[in-house]
Amino acid sequence: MNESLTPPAVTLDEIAKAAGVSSSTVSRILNGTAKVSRAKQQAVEAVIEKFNYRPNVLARSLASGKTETVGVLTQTVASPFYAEWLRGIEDSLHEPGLTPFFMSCRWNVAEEKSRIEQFIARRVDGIIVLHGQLDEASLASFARQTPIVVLGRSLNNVPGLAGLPIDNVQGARDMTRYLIAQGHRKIAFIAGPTTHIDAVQRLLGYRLALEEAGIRFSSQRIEQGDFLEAGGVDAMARLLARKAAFTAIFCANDQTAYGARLTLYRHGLRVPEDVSLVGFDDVPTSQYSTPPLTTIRQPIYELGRQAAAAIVRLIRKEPVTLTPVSLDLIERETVSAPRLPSRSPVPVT
Amino acid sequence: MNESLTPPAVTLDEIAKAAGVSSSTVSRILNGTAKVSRAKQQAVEAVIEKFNYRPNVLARSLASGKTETVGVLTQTVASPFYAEWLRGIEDSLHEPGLTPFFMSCRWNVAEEKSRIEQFIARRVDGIIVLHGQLDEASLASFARQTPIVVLGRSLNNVPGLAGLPIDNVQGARDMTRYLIAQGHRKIAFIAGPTTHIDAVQRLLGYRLALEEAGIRFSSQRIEQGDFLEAGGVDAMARLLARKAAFTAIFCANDQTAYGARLTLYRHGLRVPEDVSLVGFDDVPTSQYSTPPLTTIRQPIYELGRQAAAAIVRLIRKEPVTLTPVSLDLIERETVSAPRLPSRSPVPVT
DNA sequence: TTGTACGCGTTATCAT
DNA sequence: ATGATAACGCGTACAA
Repeated sequence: MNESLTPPAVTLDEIAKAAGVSSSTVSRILNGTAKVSRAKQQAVEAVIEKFNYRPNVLARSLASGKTETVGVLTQTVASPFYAEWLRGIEDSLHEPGLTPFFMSCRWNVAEEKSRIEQFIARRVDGIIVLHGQLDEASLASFARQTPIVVLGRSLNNVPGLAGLPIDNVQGARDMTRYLIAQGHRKIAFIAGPTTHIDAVQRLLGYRLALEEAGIRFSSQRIEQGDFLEAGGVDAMARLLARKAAFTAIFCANDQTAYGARLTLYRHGLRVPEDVSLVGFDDVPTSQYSTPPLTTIRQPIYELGRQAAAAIVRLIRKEPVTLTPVSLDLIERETVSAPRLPSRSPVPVT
Repeated sequence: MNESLTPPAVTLDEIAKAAGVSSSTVSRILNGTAKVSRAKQQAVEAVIEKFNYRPNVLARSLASGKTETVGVLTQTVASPFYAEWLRGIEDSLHEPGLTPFFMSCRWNVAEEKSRIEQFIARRVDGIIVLHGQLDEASLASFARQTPIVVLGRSLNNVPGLAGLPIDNVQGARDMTRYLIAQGHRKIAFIAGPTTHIDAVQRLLGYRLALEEAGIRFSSQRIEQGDFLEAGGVDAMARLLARKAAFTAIFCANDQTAYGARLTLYRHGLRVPEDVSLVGFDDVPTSQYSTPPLTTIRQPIYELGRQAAAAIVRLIRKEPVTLTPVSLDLIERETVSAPRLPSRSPVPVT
């Protein structure tokens, strides 16, 4: 190819020389740190333009001791859910002049820890963790080096560490109550991974609502999913295979609901005419699924903004008080009154 | 709160002192640059452990002149499409020890340029641009400072710059041929943004296939979408409102197809019994939509890996030859033979 | 094998 | 207002 690649970048010193001023003057012009005569100002700016000079961020950070960045740790990047969070974070970090630094750890605790260490090694000003399975002690320990905000978890009040919990129990309870109010009493539930706190809480909310309505909780109507479409497909198939009786299905998240929906379709069961189906999360595509999915809406984008605002306050050493976010039920088109009360739908195949 | 936040981080020098060796020895142990006696080795490692020391990446990069990072520029982050690309890139960059640095520019050319400059200011070793609207001259100019790989575009052979084109024309042509082979002759097309090269190419492929089959291209069957669900909803509604005659609908991407599907549903039209529907991209959720969508598969994840491999070679100043990627048709369940040949479906409302 | 000293590109603290 | 000069934390010739 060509050997003239990546010529040594122009430095501040070279600009200073070319403009006939000291390097401090150039630095001052760059940062507006102090008054500089208009003459020199313009001379320097001309040279900068000519050489197409861009300050080296690394050197700048090393000297100033601040990086103006915040590390954002996601579990996965391949999820509509996380994408919305990131958008909120990015938007909200833009105004305070902070640059987000995204990394993902694929639901792997060891990697989660290693990523956080990488962030710290990069001297980020703060860290936002989305979900996260790291134990609270470790988090608190890391937080002594850099402020951390954890989205989706409730955390004890430690300096430099804040958790923004999401009230999954309330959301799941509301949804279950809603189904009951529509006349359903046999409500199946496709759960998420038992290792996932959100999944556990949603199952709990479902159970609580049943009990308060005097409906017996039956493990016969519970199936295990994995928060992904594939898990929904399989769980739904198992539910049908064992001829569980239900008139509605509550899925632990929207992706699970999509999977369940496909299996129902394969069995010739219509939604919502034959069976009602609901999800949880309200990912962006849920309003466009066919039919549009009734679900519990997490204000994902807004949560991202809140997390960003919180980390900014933490960085500025201002107090933060995060209140649990409540979730709203979004009524769309996958629920109707039970077709045949107290009779299970008959699988076609 | 508490004032003991972010205590000044431990430095290499302090480790050296505490271990009773020179700083260079610590550095050598950290990087394995030279042989060090086992005694000192262990002493230093003990101290590092004790102080929980983590080298400052900034200082390290500044001194070594290399950052071991690559900037990844996406147009948006809120898309299943980009998520898969990122996953491929991340996975593939992991092994060479490079850290990706994600930023998005929201389809804004000015921001795209500014982001690239930020990457360069951060002295990334290389840049991967996903799509990108920046003109080739600017890209070539940037490439003189840092190698760049652009995914989804064909680029002239400039040193340090490589484009990985995607054959959208072929993909769209194949899909159209497939529909024709199933007996369809009145095929509607919901296009993407005319500013988007991919969208233009897909429309072209559709047109070429029609012409080679001796079918008249009719603008009556073309509607404008926006590559998002909302655009698909509206475009489909317009198509129906104007009573355009068609037995199949080819959408410029999967998201558009989801929107169109919803409008069809609202009008009581079944897919594929009443009308066939196909998309383009094969985003991860397409195999789980109801019914699963017939579409053109882009090997998105694999493309991400290829881009990463390419930038690695570019960084190492090795030659790269990128060949256009061909796209495969994924036959699923949204296409059937036309129900009423040469008669348009009758909208219910 | 180990230590000294300098350089990386910038900011910040002094004088002037 | 401006300019030397010392950090910032680390890598690395060079010397020992």
